[in-house]
Amino acid sequence: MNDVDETFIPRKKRATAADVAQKAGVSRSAVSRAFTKGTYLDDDKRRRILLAADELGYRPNALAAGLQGAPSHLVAILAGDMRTAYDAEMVALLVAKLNSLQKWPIVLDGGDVTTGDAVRSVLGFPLDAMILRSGSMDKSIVEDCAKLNIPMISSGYILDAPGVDSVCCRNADGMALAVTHLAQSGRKNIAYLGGPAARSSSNDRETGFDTAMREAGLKPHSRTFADYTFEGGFAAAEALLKDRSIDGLACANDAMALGALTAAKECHGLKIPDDLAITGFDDISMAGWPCFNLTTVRNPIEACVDQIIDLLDSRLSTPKRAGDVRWIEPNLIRRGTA
Amino acid sequence: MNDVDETFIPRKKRATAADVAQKAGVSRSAVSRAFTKGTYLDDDKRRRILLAADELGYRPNALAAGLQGAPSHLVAILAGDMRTAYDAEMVALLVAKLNSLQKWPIVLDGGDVTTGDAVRSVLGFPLDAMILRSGSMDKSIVEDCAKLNIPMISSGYILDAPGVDSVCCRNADGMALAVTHLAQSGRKNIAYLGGPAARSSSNDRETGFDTAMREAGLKPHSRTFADYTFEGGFAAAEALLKDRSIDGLACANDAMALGALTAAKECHGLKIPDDLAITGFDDISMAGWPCFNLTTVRNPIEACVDQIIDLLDSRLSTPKRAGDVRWIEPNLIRRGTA
DNA sequence: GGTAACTCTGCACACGTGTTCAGATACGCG
DNA sequence: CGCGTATCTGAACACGTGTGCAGAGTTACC
Repeated sequence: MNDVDETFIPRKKRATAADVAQKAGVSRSAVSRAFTKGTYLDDDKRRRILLAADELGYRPNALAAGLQGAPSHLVAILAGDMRTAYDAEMVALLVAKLNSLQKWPIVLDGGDVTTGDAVRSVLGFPLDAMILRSGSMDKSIVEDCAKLNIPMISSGYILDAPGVDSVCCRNADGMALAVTHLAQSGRKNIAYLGGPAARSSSNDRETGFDTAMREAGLKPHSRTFADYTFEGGFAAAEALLKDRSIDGLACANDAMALGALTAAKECHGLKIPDDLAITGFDDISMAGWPCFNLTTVRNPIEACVDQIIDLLDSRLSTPKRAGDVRWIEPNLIRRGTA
Repeated sequence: MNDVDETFIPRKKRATAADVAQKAGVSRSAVSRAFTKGTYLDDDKRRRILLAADELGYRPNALAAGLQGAPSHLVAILAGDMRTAYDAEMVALLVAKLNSLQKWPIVLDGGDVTTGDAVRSVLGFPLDAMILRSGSMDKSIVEDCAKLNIPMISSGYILDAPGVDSVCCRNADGMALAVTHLAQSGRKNIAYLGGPAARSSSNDRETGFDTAMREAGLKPHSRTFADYTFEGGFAAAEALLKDRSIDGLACANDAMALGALTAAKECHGLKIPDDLAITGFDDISMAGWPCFNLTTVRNPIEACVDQIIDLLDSRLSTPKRAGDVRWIEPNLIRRGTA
C-alpha cells in the first residue's frame, strides 16, 4: 500500500476522449465528432457527450490532433531585445493580434546568447510559422526552417532567402526626412548618433543620413555609435556635447534620443531646440510624453504588425509562393525638439 | 498533370524518423535510439544516422514525443497588460529565464477581451504549467486548469485555490514605507492616486496608505483613481493639483507617478519636491532615468521571477504538494521627488 | 412494395514517436 | 564446446486524436 502520495489533491491524468465516451455510453468516435462541426451526430447524443466532457474537464489534446496533419496553430516569435521599448511594444502588439487570430505565439528572447539552441529546440514543434525580429542571427536557422518546411517572416530587415517573407521600414528615407528637416531649420553642424553595427537598421539609417547631408550641402560634424539604449544615448551625448558647436543631433532610434535629450538638458543645461535640435527614430509611445515631446521619425508598429499578419495569412493559404517584401513608409512627427 | 504548383520551392513534408531510417539503411527504432542517450547503439551506426538526419533536416517531432507522457515543455503565460511598462519588463524577464530552462512560453495578452476563449484554446495543449499575471480573471479558468491537471502559478496576487502557488509583493507594507517617508519629511496634505478597483494590488496598496496615514496622525487630503497608465496619471494630477494645498502625492504605481510628475512640472510649474513630493510604486527602469529620478517603492521584478521559476521547478518535481505562497519584500528607493 | 437518398454509428487506420520485449550476435571463461 | 553475459537490433505496441469506410436504420417518392 502506497500511502505516501495520498495528499488531498487527486492529480489524476488528463481525461481523454475514451473516458468521455465511457461516461456518456457512446463510442469514442462519437466524442470526436461531437467536437467537430459539419458531422452527422444525433442532437441528443451530442448534448450528452458535451455534458460528460464538461464534467470531466475534457478537451481534445492539441498534440494528438496536430499529428493528423492539421495546422498546430503554434507560431514562434524570435523577439529582438524585449528590454528595449520598441521591441517590447512590437512584441506586445504582435502577440495580441496573433491571439485574436487563434494563433499561439511561443516567444523566444533574442537578447540571450543561447538563442541558437533555443530556436533549434523549438523547431521540434511543427510550427505554423516563425517570425523573426532580431537584427543579427545565425544563418543556419534559415536553412533549418527551410528543411523543416516552416515559413519564415522577417521583420526589421530583408532576409534574402528563397520563400522567406520580409517586412521592412524604409530606414534610409526615414532618416533623410529627419536630417532634411534639421537642415531646413538652419542647422549647420549636425552630428549622427548611430546604433550597433550588427543591426542592419542602423546601417540603413546611416546611409539615409549621408544622402540627406550631401543633398543639403552639409558635412557631418561627427559620427558616434552606441547600443540603442537610453543609457547608451545618455553617455554618448554627455561626451559628445562637450563640443558646443554642435547644433543638431540625429539619433538612430528613440531610446538613444531620449537619453541624449536628457543629457543635453540635465548635464549641459542646453535649451532644446534653441541650442540643440534632436531627432529620434521609431516614435515609441514615450516619445510623445509631454516631458520629452521628441521630434522623431515614425516607424509605424501597427502597420508593420499588420503586414506581418497579412503575410502569415497569405503564406498559410499559399505555401508555395515566392518570398515577398513589404515596405513600410516612415513619416516625420514634428514635436518640440527639432 | 498538375503543373500549377510546381514553383521553385519544393515544400516537401517534414522529414520523419522513417525517412532517416530509410536513408541510413537502418530500422526506425535505431533512429529513435540515436537521439536518446543511454541506449545501446553501435557507434558507427549512430554516426551514420545523425549524418542522414542532418542532411534531411530531421528533428524529432515534439508533438508526437509529447504523446508518450513526457512533459511538453510548454508553459502558458497569461500576461497582464503588456502595453504597461511593469508588465512588459516582467514578461521579458520571465520569458528569458524560462528559455534558459528549456521551457517554451506561449504568451497570451491579458488586455484583450477575448482572453477567456484564448486561454481555453491554449489549454488544448498539455501544458507543463500556466503562469498568471493578471489582476482580474475568470474564476472558471482555475477550475479548468485543475481538471486538466495543469499547475497554476499566480503572480501579483494570492490566488486562493487548492494546489495553486502564488508570488506576491507585500503591497500594503510597501505603500506604508512611501507614506511614512512623506510624513517624516514634513508633508501634511497627502493625496492618494490609486489604480483600477479590479486589481487587487491597488486595493492592498490603498490599505497600506490608510495604515501609515493613521500611524502618522494625518488625515488623507483626497483619493483619486486612474487606470495605472502614464496618461491616466497625467490627467488625474492635472485636475487634482488645481488645489495648491496638496504637498504630497502617493501613487499606486510608477507609470501614473511619472504622468503626475510631468503634469506637475509642465502644466502647473511646480518645483519637485519643494512644492510637491511624489512617490511611485514598482521601480520600473524609467523611474531611474535622470529626467524623472522618481522616489519609489521597489517591487523587485527579478526576485519575483526567481520565485516563480523556483515554484515551477518545485511543482514539477513534486506535483502533489499543497499550494505555496512566496512573499516579496518591497523597499524604498529614495531619489529626487520625495 | 421497391428503390434511392439521407442520416447516423462504430470499426479500423493513420499520424510520428519512445520504449518494451524477445531474439540475435559477439565475447569471455571454464 | 558449453554456458553465461554484455551488446546490439528490429518488430510491435502505446500515446490520443480525426476521418474514411461500410453497414444499419429511417424517410421519401414513384
